[in-house]
Amino acid sequence: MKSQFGERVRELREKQNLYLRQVAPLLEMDTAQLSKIEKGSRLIKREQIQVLADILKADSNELLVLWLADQLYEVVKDEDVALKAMDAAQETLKSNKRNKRNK
Amino acid sequence: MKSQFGERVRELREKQNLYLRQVAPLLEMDTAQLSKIEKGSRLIKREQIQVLADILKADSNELLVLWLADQLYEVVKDEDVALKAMDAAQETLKSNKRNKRNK
DNA sequence: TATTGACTTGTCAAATATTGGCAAATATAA
DNA sequence: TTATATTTGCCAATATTTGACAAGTCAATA
Repeated sequence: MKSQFGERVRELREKQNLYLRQVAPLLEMDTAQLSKIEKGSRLIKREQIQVLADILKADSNELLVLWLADQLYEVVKDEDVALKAMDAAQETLKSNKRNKRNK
Repeated sequence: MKSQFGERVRELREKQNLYLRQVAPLLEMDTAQLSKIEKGSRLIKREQIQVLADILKADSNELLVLWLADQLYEVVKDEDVALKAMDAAQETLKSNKRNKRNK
């Protein structure tokens, strides 16, 4: 339920002195939805991250990383083997990257 | 679509000389479903992993790790920042574990 | 203490996604 | 061809997520 993405967005929004009511319409949602996003009970859409980053004058890659990390965490959070699973996935990513690099 | 879990299951099933038709009913599914699971186009349910491990005389934790890793991979596979996101999630996991250990 | 503004929460129907089951297609061997 | 194993496509049933709205809390202040 708690989300690093949401916490960071709130931080950035407050730094810009913006209200939910001001930001939400720019994302074509109501304040209730944006509030839930900041609280971590809803996911923002991937394409909206860039829009939000622009509004908050923030780095969209930073937000994207947090948004993805929240979802990764969600998959394994209750698992004893969470770290092992992460290692395995990381291995796969790395080896796929190697293959991609060599076309 | 390709899945480490599925590939490993197939490997184990063949090592035990079992047909889909023999294994599927033990998991209360039809062969088509199990085939899809091995091919990575469907997810097995978490509780079924233990059952499957018993049938295949395999380590259920090994299978669980692969099953989770597939899902983690799915989240970030098309992302440039995949590895960064994994690192961030890993950090969260580790720090939560620290907090849990100290209650 | 009444009002206002910002945010939060609950609910629920609509939109999406996932699953289960069947039938037909494919593959391989005899 | 026939038989057996596996794969694929489809679709209805089920489950999950989303969007929208109303009502709620909370804090500041008139």
